[in-house]
Amino acid sequence: MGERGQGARFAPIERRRAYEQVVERIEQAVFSGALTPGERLPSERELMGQFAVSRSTVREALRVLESNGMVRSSPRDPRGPVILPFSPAHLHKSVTRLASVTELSLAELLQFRMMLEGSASFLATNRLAAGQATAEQLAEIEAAMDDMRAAEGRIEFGRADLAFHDAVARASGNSLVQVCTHAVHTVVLGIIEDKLDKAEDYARIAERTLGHHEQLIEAIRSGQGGVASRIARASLCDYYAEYLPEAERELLRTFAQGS
Amino acid sequence: MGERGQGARFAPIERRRAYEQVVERIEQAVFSGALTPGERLPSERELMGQFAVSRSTVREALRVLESNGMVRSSPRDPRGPVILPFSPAHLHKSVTRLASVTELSLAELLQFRMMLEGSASFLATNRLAAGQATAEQLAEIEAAMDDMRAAEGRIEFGRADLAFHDAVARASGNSLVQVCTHAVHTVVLGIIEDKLDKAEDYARIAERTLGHHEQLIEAIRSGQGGVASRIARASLCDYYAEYLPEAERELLRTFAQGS
DNA sequence: GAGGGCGAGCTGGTCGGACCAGCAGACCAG
DNA sequence: CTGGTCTGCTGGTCCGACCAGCTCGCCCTC
Repeated sequence: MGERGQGARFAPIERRRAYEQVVERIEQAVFSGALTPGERLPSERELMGQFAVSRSTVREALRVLESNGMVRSSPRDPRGPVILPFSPAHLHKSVTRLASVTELSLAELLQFRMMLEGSASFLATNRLAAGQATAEQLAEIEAAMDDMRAAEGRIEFGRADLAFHDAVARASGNSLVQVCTHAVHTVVLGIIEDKLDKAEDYARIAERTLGHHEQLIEAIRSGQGGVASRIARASLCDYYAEYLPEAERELLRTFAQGS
Repeated sequence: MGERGQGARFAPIERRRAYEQVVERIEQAVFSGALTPGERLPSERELMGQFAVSRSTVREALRVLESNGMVRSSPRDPRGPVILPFSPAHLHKSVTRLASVTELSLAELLQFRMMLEGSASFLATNRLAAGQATAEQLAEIEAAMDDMRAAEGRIEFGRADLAFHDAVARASGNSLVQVCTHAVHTVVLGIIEDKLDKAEDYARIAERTLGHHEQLIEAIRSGQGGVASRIARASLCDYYAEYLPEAERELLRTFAQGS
């Protein structure tokens, strides 16, 4: 690759800006547990004294932390900025930007969801069989299922559906899977939002979806991880295939059946 | 769940802060393509005039954009802040924070990697078979493999290994898979960094890894997607199992074989 | 004693001005 | 074409100021 002397690269010189150090100190305090979600930071003027920097510097640090979703400072709240619990919102933002900047197609997002939810179903099944997942988690899934059955209208159905997928992801016991599932799911919803309205035959789609979900629950309950995984994937493929260009459907179908 | 009257939620009242509007305007300019990566923003003083806000406000906006990885302002660069191409760094940061804040265990990260790389291998295989993936991508994988063989020392080997996994992810044709693979891989490396040094029998591990990778390439080449997926997962499981508590290994092994 | 109204005190948001160190690019000598 | 110098403007940081408004404690009413 035309590079020279890459054996001994020099580390880039980079003086650290004051506000970055403030950010790191506060981040560290949160990570180490010295500051827990719900607690509040001192006021900007107080912080300015503690760190011995100007208020501008403190504010820039707070803006960074706020943009990272670690802190929220309500305007004119005398109690100071509050430490936020971790939320997948940040991850959601990352994925959304990835989707809007790069040519991240719907097909890629769906592949990703199939992968996530297939694995989640598999893991949930095996954890349940091994007694690591609680019966409560299965009950949650079934409760979400009931909500879907009872749902009236597309919006309510969509909400219940999201809850169902979330419940399965939660049962996987893997919080990364869970967070990503939710994030990507909402991104997909944002993309097909407009197309969804035009979808004719909503009742038929709901019917099919319910059928898939019932099969999924059955597979999970009976400990058939592989089957559960395949059903989860096939369900997604079935549900969204119509929004895809013909050329991309084939690979998705293969992915749904395979592995 | 115990929610009441969720049908008609009120939109949260929230006056928009000036710097947030500046952020959005600039973001929009980037998303719409009016500003492309590599171009430069006007100087802070210029921006302050254009938006008719104070420099503090402009700076806070720039700090947010910078923290989001959309812009970088080099200290005292008279040319102004530069628009950055999208990079997975932001996603990597999200995942890293997810790993440090929540009790994201190594087991969860590994499950996630097995899922990602298993799917990537499957997709790459089928894309290759369908003529959608280029032979170049396969060649890239093999080149990375050669680098691993030629690598001397743990560090160089690790770097080549990372490149290998990246190449497979790239061949999957799914940029989300690719980005996540890289992000989670580096997070895992960060976690086991210290433990890695103590690993005895480095030569044996390298040997086994090379063997797995050879099998993987063979499976990809011969169009056996399911096999490729299983090998990829098993390889990870084999490589990292020793760092896991006994109780968590079983599920991982099941996941490696199953689906 | 309990509840509601009210003011004080401080907060965050924004502004304007100021200083410094240092980079890019122009300019100049070789 | 090279290497050095100069300089204008930049970003980083600081200071001081003003405003609108949220909290909280005080006080008054019932």
